[in-house]
Amino acid sequence: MYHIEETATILKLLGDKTRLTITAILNETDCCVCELVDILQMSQPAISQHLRKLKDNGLVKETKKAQWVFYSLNKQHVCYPLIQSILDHVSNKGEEIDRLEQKGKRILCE
Amino acid sequence: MYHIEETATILKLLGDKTRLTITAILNETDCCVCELVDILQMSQPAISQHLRKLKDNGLVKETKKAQWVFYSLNKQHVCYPLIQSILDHVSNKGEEIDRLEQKGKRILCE
DNA sequence: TCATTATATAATTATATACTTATATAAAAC
DNA sequence: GTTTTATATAAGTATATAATTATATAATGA
Repeated sequence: MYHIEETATILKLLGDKTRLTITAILNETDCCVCELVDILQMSQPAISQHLRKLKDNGLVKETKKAQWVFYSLNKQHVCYPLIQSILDHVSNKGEEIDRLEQKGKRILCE
Repeated sequence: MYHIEETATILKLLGDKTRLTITAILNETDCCVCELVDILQMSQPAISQHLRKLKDNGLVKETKKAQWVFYSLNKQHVCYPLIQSILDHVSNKGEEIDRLEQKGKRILCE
């Protein structure tokens, strides 16, 4: 159970098409910034700024690997159960990642 | 299952503390504008404008009774299942209405 | 070492948002 | 009939938001 204020903050964050898509993607698999730029067809700074907001609120974590920064959904976040039950309603299950893979643009480390 | 865009629209609407509270209240019981003004301690135009946004998106319905306009949550809305599973996480179950009743300010028609 | 690639961030700008104040309308109460 | 109560809405204002452009940094690769 969350307080209204806490819930509103999460909903406001996810109430943006770009951030909601990023969150849905990261719920399926980790991604680096350039993959998200490719998928969402948006400028790199725009993506980085959205990721910043998600990170500032603790919703995503970042890991640096070689020249890439990989983002992952913070499934330990107190509000992750809320996020998950929202994403359960969204029909966006890894299609973009599949498409990226088919284009041979998926970045796999190690 | 909803599209990303549709979901983002709903989350943006509920991503405001005032509208989220209104929605949580209306999920429990119908309310007129002046009750919401009393509960939320905000100006009447501010409340009316939030209700307008919810109404414009089909989330609430209004019924005129005597001098009051009663708002109710539109539980037939395609996105109501999403809304309900969000509200399931919110610890805001009619406390404000109880307080209003104790103050003798609850407006009961018929 | 120099060019390239991946990323972050600052500055700017345009637009959206939420609130206030003022006003209009309609029903109820006196 | 005039006042009061409940509500909606328009206009104005302040702030927030999301994008672009420009720039900085750090790692990779030639």
